[in-house]
Amino acid sequence: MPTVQRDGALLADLGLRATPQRVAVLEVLSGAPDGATAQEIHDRLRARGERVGLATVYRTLAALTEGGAVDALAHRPGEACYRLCGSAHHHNLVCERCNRVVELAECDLEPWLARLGDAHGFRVTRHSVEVAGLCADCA
Amino acid sequence: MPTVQRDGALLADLGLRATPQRVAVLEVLSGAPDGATAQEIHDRLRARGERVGLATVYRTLAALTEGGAVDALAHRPGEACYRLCGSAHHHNLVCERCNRVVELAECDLEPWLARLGDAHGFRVTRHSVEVAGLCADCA
DNA sequence: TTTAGTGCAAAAGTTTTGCATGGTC
DNA sequence: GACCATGCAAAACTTTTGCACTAAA
Repeated sequence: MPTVQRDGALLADLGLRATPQRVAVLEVLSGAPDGATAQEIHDRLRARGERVGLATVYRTLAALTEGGAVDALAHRPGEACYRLCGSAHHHNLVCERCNRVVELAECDLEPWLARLGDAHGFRVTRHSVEVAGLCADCA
Repeated sequence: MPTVQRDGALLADLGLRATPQRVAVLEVLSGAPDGATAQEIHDRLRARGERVGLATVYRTLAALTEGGAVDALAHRPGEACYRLCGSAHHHNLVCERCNRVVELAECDLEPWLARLGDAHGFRVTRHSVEVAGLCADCA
């Protein structure tokens, strides 16, 4: 299924109209597995030549978050980071010196998370992991 | 040990001067185990009759976060939530609904990190983990 | 006495909202 | 055709910063 059609179906499921602006936001999110701020999304849309208002980006993200299709994380104060929920879950290994990124194919922390949740009576729904260090070349 | 003295020692450990304002911020944080926003801390200080500027609250929180005495979580976009924590390395489990925070006593991911580093030729120096879900009461 | 810390107010960001217009169902 | 969604600009907030002044060490 083409991405435009898939995005349209996702929006319809949430009871939202499939406007070009919303599809465009979803496409940018698809290309940002580690999430992006509203400003970043807006910048990338403009870079693509799409004319989407910043307010529309915020409203779209709010609607998608409400509908559960997007997670709103927040790394730094005063700046939220939005991430598509359905995108394949994985973690990154980042080199502190050269910024090289190794994408880990899969996340094998599930057993650890399950134990954690059980121990504290939580139903774990999300997690994020950032690992940084020095790569072989920089060490 | 009286709280004022304990707070003073904590500040000294971080290389910070023990001003009345900083001690007051620490006392409010002590009374907010699930964290409080900078604005909330400021409001509670004024309610107590303390005259502390909002900028000082932000600067104090930044210094404490830098020193590892405080965690900066972020529940809602555009609003950071600060919470006192032990200085030892640890992770938090946060409830998505009621914002309750469970501090995990220790980090037992070291073996996992060691394996990860070896597999990709990295010397791992830092990591951060955020786990969110629904607590027993909210599930 | 030295230097870090404070208060105030202004500035810089991010996020939200009002309202007329345009597009989707 | 009804009504949701958009764009723009202004407003509301949170957070940061500059500067003169105060107080801790």
